[in-house]
Amino acid sequence: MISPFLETMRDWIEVFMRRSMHNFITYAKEKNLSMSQINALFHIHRKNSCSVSEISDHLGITNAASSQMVDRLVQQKIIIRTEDPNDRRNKIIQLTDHGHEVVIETMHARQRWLSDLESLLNEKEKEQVITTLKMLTEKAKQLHDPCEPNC
Amino acid sequence: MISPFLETMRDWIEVFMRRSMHNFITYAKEKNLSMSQINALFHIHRKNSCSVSEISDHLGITNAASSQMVDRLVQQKIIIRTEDPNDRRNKIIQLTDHGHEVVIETMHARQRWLSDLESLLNEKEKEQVITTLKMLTEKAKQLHDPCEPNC
DNA sequence: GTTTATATTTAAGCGCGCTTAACTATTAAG
DNA sequence: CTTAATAGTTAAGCGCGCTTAAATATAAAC
Repeated sequence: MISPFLETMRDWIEVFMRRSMHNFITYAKEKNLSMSQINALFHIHRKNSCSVSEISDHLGITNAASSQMVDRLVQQKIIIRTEDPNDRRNKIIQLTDHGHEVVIETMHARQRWLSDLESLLNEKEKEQVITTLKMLTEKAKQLHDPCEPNC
Repeated sequence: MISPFLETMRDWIEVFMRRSMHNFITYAKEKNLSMSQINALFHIHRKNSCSVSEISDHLGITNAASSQMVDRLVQQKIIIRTEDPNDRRNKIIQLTDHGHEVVIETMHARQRWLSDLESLLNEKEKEQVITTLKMLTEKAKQLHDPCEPNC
């Protein structure tokens, strides 16, 4: 037996993911970015700056692999890699301005279909959606992070 | 200026996608499946059966690439490829039983955090979510398909 | 029945994403 | 101060995901 709540959420996720992912993937391909790369970029964006091994933890790959990925993203001028003055073993990885643009645009690509959805709703329905999703977002933020502290 | 509706949806998508994608990607990696492969499998699942060129259209890649991908998925016994008796140029691609399991489990992986979310809600809130999301899912289904007819 | 269009496959080739193993540089611990 | 731990890089190697170009097989059109 599955709860009515979960059942509703599952249906919602299915239509929702299919639409969001389609734009997302299309845009990523245009920009020649792999899922791993996007995933890393989003992580850096969220943390503002991070280390090589943090990327390894987040993606579940070896340090060697992240180091190589970082190489390629640096070459593409999407991120910059500097030395941590406090511990010179660490590298500090951050998005460039261009990198920020890429992340933001990727997010927007994911959300492009939402204005079409909005146009199907009347004012009362919109209000209802706003109230409910705000509540749900708040609750979701209270959950433990999907993989903390470093991942 | 962005509407309050879109703003709420964006916030929601951000927390929501991050959690759903994390489980999703982790599971895919465990099963040694790439995003392209998952994408193709979901398409076959949704359509029940499809052709090689339909996969090309859906993923935005060449027929040569899909053909090779189909090869590998057939080898892994996740899909089967048979000849269309009505037009022997076509191949009919379908999920095996094992392939169905993989798709279903991947979907479930994506939804694993939802029971945690449910436990943070009281009965009234759950009701509210169910009503709103059912409405929203219905509306979303009315939208033109992200890429029809073949993709 | 020959030509043309459609659906798929094969082969060669490139770059990415990953691994393991070996190495360098820096910091922490005894 | 030597030893051990930590952070990152480099090199070799494998398979995937993609491409273009050429080939094969079937069906449709004239």
